[in-house]
Amino acid sequence: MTTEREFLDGYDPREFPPVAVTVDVVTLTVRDGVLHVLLVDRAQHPFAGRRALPGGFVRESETLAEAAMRELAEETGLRPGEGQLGAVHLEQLASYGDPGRDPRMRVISVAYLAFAPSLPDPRAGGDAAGAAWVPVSEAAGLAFDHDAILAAGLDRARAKLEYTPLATAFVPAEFTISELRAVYAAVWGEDLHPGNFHRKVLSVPGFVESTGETASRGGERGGPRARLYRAGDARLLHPALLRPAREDGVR
Amino acid sequence: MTTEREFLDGYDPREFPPVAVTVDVVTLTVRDGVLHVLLVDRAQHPFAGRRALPGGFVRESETLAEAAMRELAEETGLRPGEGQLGAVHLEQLASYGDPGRDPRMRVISVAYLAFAPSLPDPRAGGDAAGAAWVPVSEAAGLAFDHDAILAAGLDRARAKLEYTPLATAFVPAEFTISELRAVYAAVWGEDLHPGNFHRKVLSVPGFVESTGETASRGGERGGPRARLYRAGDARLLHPALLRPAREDGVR
DNA sequence: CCATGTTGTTCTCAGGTTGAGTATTACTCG
DNA sequence: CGAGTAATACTCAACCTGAGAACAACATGG
Repeated sequence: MTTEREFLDGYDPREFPPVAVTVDVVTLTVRDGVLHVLLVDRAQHPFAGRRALPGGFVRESETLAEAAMRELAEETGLRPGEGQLGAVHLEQLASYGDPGRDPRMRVISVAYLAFAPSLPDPRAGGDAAGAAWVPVSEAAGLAFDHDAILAAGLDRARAKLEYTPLATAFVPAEFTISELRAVYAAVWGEDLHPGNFHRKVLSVPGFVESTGETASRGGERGGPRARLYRAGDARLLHPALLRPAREDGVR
Repeated sequence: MTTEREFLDGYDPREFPPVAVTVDVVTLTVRDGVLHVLLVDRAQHPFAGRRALPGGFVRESETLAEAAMRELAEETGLRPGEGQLGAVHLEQLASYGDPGRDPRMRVISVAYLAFAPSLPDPRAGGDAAGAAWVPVSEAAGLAFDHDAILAAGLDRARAKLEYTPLATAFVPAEFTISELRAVYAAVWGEDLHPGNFHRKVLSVPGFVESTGETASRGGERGGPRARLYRAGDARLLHPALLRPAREDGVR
């Protein structure tokens, strides 16, 4: 904010230092059991040829979230929404503003985090020639400080799976328990005990609710047809689905 | 961020729209068992006479975190650090940039959250004439969108007490288990079972470590002298200290 | 200095949750 | 049709939790 006091006898004689505000979007999805992030190829000079998170300037009339949604839609053709098929969950991640993070000028970037169900390749669609889904394990050496932003997004995603029903944003509107389990496995990078996962998911009130139906066929390699569920109305998971503990304490 | 593509054939003809970037700091402390936030009085026109979070412009050569630390130091005389007496924990909270949130111009504010041990009144110190610790229950009707920022800070603080040793940032370097419990009670707004809290804190590896010593006297209203502890080296609490469940599910 | 009430610390115990393993059955593919 | 796989349901021991009680060490006010 800006107190009037600061505004008048401000420390900086200039009215305001030249700053640009941008948004960058970490968009995650699970394809074929592997966590992917949406990246674009940079053509021009700072970091030319490197990959980067999609992003751009915040326009004068839009909110930060609107700018993030616009950037996301431009790259993927998605329409972020809140409940329909193809809906995308979008939330603010953090802001990055170290002097020198962009060699051209002072740029403050507000990073957003988006979760999408499995989607077609963005190349197929609009003007986003250089956009592609990249497995997070191969997404290193990004432009600017985007490696750090991506890492923060992954941390946040992994943590939010524990205590929110966010995993349902990665699957279609109707899904099976094992599809949900595959999301957890992909994001956390470790397999989960099928029986315990099943018990846990069904015991958390409001996490999933049964459609009376059953999948039209069994798994690819066999097994019975699984029951179908849709996302419930819970916003917080109680009790939480805690991931197996790593090296505790100092970390 | 800012792709060169955007930079060149950008949507906005001007080089960059006029934007100011500020930091606002939500500084929390526990005094006499009550959670307080540091606020300043606004003298000049937008929201004159209202209270607001301390904040100000980000200077050209400093990082966002440095700007937040500077604002905090200016208002309190504190020196944020990481382990000494009077150390203050500082972390980024979120950014706020709706058009119109400041009536004068487009202002993007990066909010920070700080946790301090009980401190003397800021009035005593430097040039911060209008700064004061205010119980959070009385901190409503703040300037700009600071009510929302404060609410976000409180949410974050309450959540982080569960799975991080953050409570130790609210107490002196050496403290008793019940002083720690008083912090949880103040931040969460509910009393905790002393016996269970004791057991839990001591069972989490790295949360606290014993100094061999004992408090110099018992409680104000009686009771034995408690043992003294200092913060351990854990950064994450495993298992977490979960607060009693509220209204589950829909929330 | 004594009676009273308060508090730090340790136990106990019943109930719930967890991880790991097993059983059963319904599917797939070749 | 046979072999392998996966969805779902159980079992069981280990652990954690909330609630309560026990007890000793203290402060305070007469």
